[in-house]
Amino acid sequence: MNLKQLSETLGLSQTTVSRALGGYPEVKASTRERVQQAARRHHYKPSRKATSLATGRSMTIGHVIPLSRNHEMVNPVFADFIAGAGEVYAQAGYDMLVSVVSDTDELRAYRDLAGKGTVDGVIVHGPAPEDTRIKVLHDLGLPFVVHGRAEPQTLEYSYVDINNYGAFKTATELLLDLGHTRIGLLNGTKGINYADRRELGYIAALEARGVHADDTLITNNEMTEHAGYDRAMRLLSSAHPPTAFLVSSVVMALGVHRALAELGLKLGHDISVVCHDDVLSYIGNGGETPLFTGTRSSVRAAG
Amino acid sequence: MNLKQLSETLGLSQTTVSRALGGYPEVKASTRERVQQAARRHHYKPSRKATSLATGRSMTIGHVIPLSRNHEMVNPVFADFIAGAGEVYAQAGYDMLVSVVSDTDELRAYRDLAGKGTVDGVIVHGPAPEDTRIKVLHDLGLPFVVHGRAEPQTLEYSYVDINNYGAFKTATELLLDLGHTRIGLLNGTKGINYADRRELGYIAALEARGVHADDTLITNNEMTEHAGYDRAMRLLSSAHPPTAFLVSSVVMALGVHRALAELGLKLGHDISVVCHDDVLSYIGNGGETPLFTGTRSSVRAAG
DNA sequence: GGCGCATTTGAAAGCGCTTTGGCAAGACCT
DNA sequence: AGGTCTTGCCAAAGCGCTTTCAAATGCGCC
Repeated sequence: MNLKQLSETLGLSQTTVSRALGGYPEVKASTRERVQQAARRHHYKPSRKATSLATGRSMTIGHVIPLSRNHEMVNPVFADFIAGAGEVYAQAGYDMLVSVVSDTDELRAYRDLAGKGTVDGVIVHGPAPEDTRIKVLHDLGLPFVVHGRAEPQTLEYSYVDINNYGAFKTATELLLDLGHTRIGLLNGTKGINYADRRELGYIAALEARGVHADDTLITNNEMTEHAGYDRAMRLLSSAHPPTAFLVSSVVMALGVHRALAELGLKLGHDISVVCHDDVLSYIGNGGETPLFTGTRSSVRAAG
Repeated sequence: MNLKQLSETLGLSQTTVSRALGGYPEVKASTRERVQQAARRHHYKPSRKATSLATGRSMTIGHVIPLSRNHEMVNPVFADFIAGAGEVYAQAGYDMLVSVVSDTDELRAYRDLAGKGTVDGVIVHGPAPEDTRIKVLHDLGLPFVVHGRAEPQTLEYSYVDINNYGAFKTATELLLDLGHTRIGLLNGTKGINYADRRELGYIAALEARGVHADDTLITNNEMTEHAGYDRAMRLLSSAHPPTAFLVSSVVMALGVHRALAELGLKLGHDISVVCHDDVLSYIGNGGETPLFTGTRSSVRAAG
């Protein structure tokens, strides 16, 4: 059943039917009611193809997910983000177009999408500093939102990111409230946007309380279990050890946990540990008995 | 740049340009060449909206992925399947539309897709016996392919599935060749399509060699580590224990492994273990040193 | 020279919708 | 009564393609 047929069975013009269903004000309430009922009865759904051709809007958002050629797998963050985004799209009447491309073809994928006009906009995942995609999308005039932040970046762009600064400031304040003044920060690699922001939050909290931010208490590493173990060990066996840890990843915190066990220190008693991580469906500090006090952010919710 | 503009700059009609690019034979070779060059130079890409409205084909395949309300997460099988399918679509010039819906809304999602005409067909994931989706899609006239098999099922349908029967027949034959005659089958729950097919393959191989299929050697359970451990323990401590195991899942095989270790049996020496599983990006028997002899099937490749 | 045929191009209709610009009928005012 | 507004509806154009049908051109042949 298409618009023409529906309007004929109703004895109305296509214009009126379209307006009635589109919620425009120039139709009489009784007419609208009649149209809506007929539409429901005949399972009428406007054709997306035609609607989007006429309006110019495709009501579709694109997600380009790159497949790295070396370890052929999809980043689990995508699955979670897409699940979250998908729910919102569905509710807003949008569709989600997913392009899986080899990571070398990502830019071409955006050009194609823009050219074919299949999407109204795209989401950019996992931004790098000076991300080239931002420039390309900008030039193409294809609207986009970045999940995460790319810095430095000369162009303006919209992004969704968690408050890394705030989370670590709050966490630090919590530890300060508990009486800690020597807090070890086990952070990710320097230069990564979120790691830097986290450090800033940590320092800001300390300074606000007049606590000196001791550089030797700040470590930057890949966020692996081993790094967590190693750094915790070193800091704890130093002359002036920390009494608490603030950790940038659950996996890393597990390493800390191992170090504490080895040294015979009791978590939450001899020493405090707060950690932060994304919440993914698969991994996490969740479950029945969380291991650590934590701040967390849901990738799903970001979607 | 759209078709009209392009044809005007070329001094040709839209018809000719469209034909030249579409590969139709009625255009002179030199004209075609000229058109193609101009198209490339101006980055002309036919608008998907317009093309699909004109042809009736949307060049898009839909994937409906249900989100179970209780444990809010996406089945990792989807991610792998979609990654595989996505690559093929990209190559064939198709787009992939993903609808994330709560599992209770799945049927409505199909009706919507069919009504709006956004997709030419859909993939049905994780079929159940007597799956209602098959009936609904059939009635809607929306083409579909099922990943897996739904049986019993009165309607005809297309599917992609692995050869469960063949894999287990081959694996059993391998063990027979190694001289084993008492082979324990640690299978999934009875009634699940693939579990039943696997058992049939196992039995067929035994019978072909005139080996009696001992019912006590066949177990059906949820495919957990614990079930693997438990069943292996029981079978091995019976009066007439098996000398080999054929296991239906890697996770289950890990349980078997634990049982063997506990009993002091050496894998591949005192006893043989062959297991089967899907290959996913995240889990598996892969890695540097595979634990078991195995048959495997890639969900990605199925996509 | 004229006919038939193959080759190459074009005009225009149509896909199913939205939206502009009118138009008729009634409401309201002077 | 005559004018101006509103209200409620419609005809038709337009979105950017494909495809049908028709026409123009060039060629070989009698």
